[in-house]
Formats: sequence, C-alpha cells, structure tokens
Amino acid sequence: MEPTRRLEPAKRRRSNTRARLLAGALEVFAERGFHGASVEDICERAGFTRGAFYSNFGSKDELVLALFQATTDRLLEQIEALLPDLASQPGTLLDAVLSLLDETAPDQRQWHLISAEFTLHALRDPDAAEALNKQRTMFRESLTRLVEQITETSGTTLTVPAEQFVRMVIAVHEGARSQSLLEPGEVPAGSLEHTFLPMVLEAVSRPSR
Amino acid sequence: MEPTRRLEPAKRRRSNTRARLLAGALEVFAERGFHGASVEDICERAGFTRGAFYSNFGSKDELVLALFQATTDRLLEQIEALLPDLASQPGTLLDAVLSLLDETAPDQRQWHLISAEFTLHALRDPDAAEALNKQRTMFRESLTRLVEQITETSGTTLTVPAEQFVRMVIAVHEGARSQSLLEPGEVPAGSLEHTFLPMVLEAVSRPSR
DNA sequence: TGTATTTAATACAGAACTGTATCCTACTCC
DNA sequence: GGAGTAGGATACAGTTCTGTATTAAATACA
Repeated sequence: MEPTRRLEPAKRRRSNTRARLLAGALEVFAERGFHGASVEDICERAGFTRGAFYSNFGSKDELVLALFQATTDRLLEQIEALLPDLASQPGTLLDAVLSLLDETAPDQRQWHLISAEFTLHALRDPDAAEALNKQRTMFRESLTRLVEQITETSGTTLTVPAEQFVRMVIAVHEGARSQSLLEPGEVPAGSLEHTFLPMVLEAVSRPSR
Repeated sequence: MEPTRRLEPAKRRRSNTRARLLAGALEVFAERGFHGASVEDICERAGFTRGAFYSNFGSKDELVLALFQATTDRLLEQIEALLPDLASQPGTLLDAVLSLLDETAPDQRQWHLISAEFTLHALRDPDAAEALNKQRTMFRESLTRLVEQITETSGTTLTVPAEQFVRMVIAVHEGARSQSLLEPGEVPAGSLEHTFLPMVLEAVSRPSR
C-alpha cells in the first residue's frame, strides 16, 4: 500500500540477517568470550558464511559495538516500560529496584558473561569505557529516579544521595551474582541481596521531616 | 656446602625463566586478556622466544594453570603473614577485613583484570571453576576466622553466620572496585565500602549475651 | 680442559583466521 | 518477462599463530 511497503522485503531481509548475526554473536561471545570467538564461529551459529558477515559489518569490533548498542537500546526500552508499574504499584523500594535489575536480564548467566566481557573490554579500551559508562549512567539514573519516586510517595528520606544508594545496590547485585554463578549450591541467587540490603536501606531511611 | 648447593644454579636458571614467563604472562593477560595474548606475546614480554616457553610449559592453558597456582600460593602466604597482626592489633573489624582485601593486591587495576579474567574463564570451564572455588573458599575461610576472632575478643556476636557476612563484604568489594575502575573520578576507591559496610556491620552486631 | 647434559634459540610445517574479489541467485522495477 | 541490483556464497591470498624438530650455547662434572 504505502511506498514503504514495496521496499520492505529487501530491507527486512537485510536487517533480519543482521539480527541473526547479532544473536549468534551474543551466544558465541557468552560461550567463548570476545577474543575466543572467530568471525567464522559467529557466522556458523547464525547459519551464514562470512560473506554475509562482511556484507553487514566491517569487522568483529564493529559488530561488537553494534551488539552493545542493540543490547543497550533494548535494555533502556525495557526499563522505560517497567518503570511506571514499579514506581506506583505494590511492594517495597528494594523489591522494585531488585526486580528491575533481574527482569531486564532473562538469562542471568548469559547476561553476566556478556556483561563481564564488555566490562573487561571497557577497562582496556577508553572508547569502550566511554560507551559503557554512558549506558551504565542512564541505567543508574533510571534506578535513581525510581528510588526517589518511591521514597517520596512513601514519605521517606534517605540520609545519603539516592544515586549513592543505587550504586551500592548495583555493586552488591553484581558481586553477589558472580558468587551465585560460581557456586550455585552455596549461594542461591538473590540471597545476599535479600539478606543484607534491607539492613542498608533501614540504616539510611528517615521519615520525611 | 649442602648437596643442594651444587644443584642450585642449574635449577635456579630454569625456575628463573619460568618465573619471568609467568610474570610476563601476568602483564600481557592483564593488557590483552587471556585469549588475546599469544604465546609469542608472552615470550617477548619475558625476553625469551617460544623455545623457552615450550621447554617449560606444554601449552598456554598449562601456563594459565601454573600462573593461577602461583598467584594463589602467594596470596595465601600473604594472608597467613598478615592475619596475626590484624587479628590482635588496633582498628575495627571492618578496617581489618578491608585492609586484608586491599593489601593482598598491590596493583588494584591489574589484580582486578586478572581476577575478572580468571572468573570469566571459570564460568565457562568446570575444571577452572573448581580450582577457583577452592582458592576462594580458602581465602573466605581466612577472612571468616579473622572476623570470628575479632568479634570474640571485642565481646560482640553477629546475628548472621560470619561467613555470610564475609560473602557480603566480598561482594561489595568486588562490585565497588569494578565501578571505581570504570569511573575513577566518580567513585573513589573504597568509598562505597566505607560508606555502607559500617551500617551492615552495625545491623548484624549484638553485644555477647 | 674436555665431554655430557640441560636450556633456550632458530627453522620449519601446518592450521586457523581474516579480509577481499568474484560469482551466483533472488528480488525489484520497468 | 527481462534487465539491473543487492545479498550472500565461494574461492583465494596473506597473515598470524601454534607446536615440533633441530641447532647452538651454557653449565655440570669428571
């Protein structure tokens, strides 16, 4: 109907292979790491040959960047979708924050692997660091706004800046997840967060003047 | 004098090149990651050619294992040396624990990179996971004993198992260090730990009956 | 001092990976 | 339905890496 209609099939094909390549890369990076995965590995996983790859990306580095962007975009979208519910609806402050941290990562293990890989990459490459920090900042700001909204509506004040508190929650979450994945039997997912973070929240909470 | 005297020079030469190769590997792994570092890179850094490498190690994997063992041994030795002082001497419980975490890692950045690399490796390889968990367990047990000693002598009881508390401290420490390294300006090293962990300790401390 | 042994350098063969150039196929559009 | 184009496969050249086999040097030992 619309002129775009006629153009779609061709464009859709292209963006579909891009998507499949990105999805394949995600899997292979999680399994073998960034350096351990060859372009060939990625293509094979996606069901293509390297012809398709180099027709869509200039290099593995470029794909990594695209993958990071795609992941970031999806993540921030999800947050935007979840925020209103969490801010208004039922549970406590911590439930809201922790569920946001969890629900944005359907597969904890894969997400952690990819995330750790990116972080390591960023610690070595200033450009990657800037991109990662930009993403983390936006993520953190969303969480901070969430915390501020909930404390306000519940008549509570924090004795530290909300962002500082969010940083602490993130630190605990990441450190605890690492332990849970290394020793699934010893450290059930979420146990450290749910044991100790309420104590922290309690310690920094005061009823509003 | 002793018969060992006569044997030393030859053995010393060999173990010296092993040590230099291990030291070179540590640097190169920190810079480019485990997969990103070639055997050649490591040899070059250590001032050898691959001949020396393959005369001392069967493969890069074998060297990684040896490096992990050497690092672990050194770490546990250091702990043994530090524990008595920390347990008896001056400051608070948290100062003792945190200083143990810090002083065992002279170069925070390099240590974090290597540590993260090993962890990532362990999350993919069950054998590496077992080795890493064994080391982490011993490290954690040392910290737990330290906590137990200090609480006892100070007439305090914890409302959670000491090990659980130690796990929390480790989680915060690792998560916070990651943030500090990514954003040195925004998160000074140790700031999150020193802001929030005292609150946690306070919350789980009770005077002994 | 001379011989044997150990250690590391050098030379080499093979494998894996990358990136490009070319070809084929399936759409698009007239 | 036929020419033109875009997407992806195939083939190839060049590089890098690994691991081994051989050689040279240093050390031990007599």
